[in-house]
Amino acid sequence: MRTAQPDKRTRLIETATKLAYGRGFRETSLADIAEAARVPVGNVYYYFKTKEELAEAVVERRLEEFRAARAEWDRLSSPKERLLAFVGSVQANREQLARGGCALGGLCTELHKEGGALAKRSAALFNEPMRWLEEQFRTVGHEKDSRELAVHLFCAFQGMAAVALGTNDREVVVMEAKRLKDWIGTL
Amino acid sequence: MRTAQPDKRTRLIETATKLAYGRGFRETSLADIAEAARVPVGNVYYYFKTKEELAEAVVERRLEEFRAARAEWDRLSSPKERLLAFVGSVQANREQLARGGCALGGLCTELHKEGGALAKRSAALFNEPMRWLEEQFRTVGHEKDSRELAVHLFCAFQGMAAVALGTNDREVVVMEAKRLKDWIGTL
DNA sequence: GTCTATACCGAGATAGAC
DNA sequence: GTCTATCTCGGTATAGAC
Repeated sequence: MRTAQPDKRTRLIETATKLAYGRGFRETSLADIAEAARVPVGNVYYYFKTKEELAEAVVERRLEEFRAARAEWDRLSSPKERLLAFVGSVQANREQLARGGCALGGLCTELHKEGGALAKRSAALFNEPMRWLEEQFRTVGHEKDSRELAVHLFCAFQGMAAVALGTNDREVVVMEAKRLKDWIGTL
Repeated sequence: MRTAQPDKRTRLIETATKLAYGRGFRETSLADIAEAARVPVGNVYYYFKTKEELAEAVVERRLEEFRAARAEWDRLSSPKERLLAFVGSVQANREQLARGGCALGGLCTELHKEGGALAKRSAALFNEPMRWLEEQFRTVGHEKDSRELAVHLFCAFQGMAAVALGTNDREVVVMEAKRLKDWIGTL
């Protein structure tokens, strides 16, 4: 049976993902999440045994979001275009990046500290995008140093998001994105 | 009167700085800090009205640490040497960076979320180093684009620290530091 | 399956004796 | 100035009615 809204479990994950962005998952209480998702607090535990289990679901959701974006980029014909599309989406989201940081980066950095299975799982938030970038560099003709180039691009991306957030300056994203586009053009 | 140990206020700041590194300031309780500093919990409030006030002191301490390092680098004769010394110290601290991230970056990113005066103050953790880098690039002969170059170097630094931490891979620091040194050499 | 009431704990902060 | 005892609040998690 299908109602107008997603089911409660999905609503909880979506709401948690949204609220955790910017203020952090740890600082977001289950009460806040439950209220915003219009689910009684106690009921959360019917869908998730612990708050940590909800965090895992949030990580998976962010990974799905990335994969959806990646699928779009993969439709482009050349690897160089795909790399430029990646940087272009960063540039397009500069307002959001400067205000709340990178959705992947913030989550990965925060959950890493929790340790255990969650830390390992959240590493995928960085590793999956980097592996995809590496593939593009390999295809564009940099078989030897594809790893280095992918790491470089991804570090630059994470760095600009962190610095733009910390200094409240979206110009940082503009400057760095421009530089990265030029750099990709020279490959 | 001077005892063998620093006074209690200093001990609290030092201990808070150390404990907050890696696990975060918010996640570090006053009880933990007081115990490690061998100061009774309730006594903390004689030195700091609130936990936030202690956070401000931690920020100032990190700034002092940076300024001390900067003073050393400033003794070098050329701006290029100073830039290389900066990157060199990153490389030298790669183990620590991969394990706990950048001390400035982690603090700035975390405290930014708190908002208010603390967010503004913690922005200095990024802005002060960037201004110093900018000065070096200007002196080395890049008057026009010193800002862009400084932002680029600092973003790369913050990014490599974040990625090395999230993926638990100190090789990221090695790769990026090498690349940055080569880049500075070409200036 | 769904929701209410509540247990329980650890946090920041305060009162007041010494 | 220093420390102990304690208050209060908000958080996660559980019990159990419906």
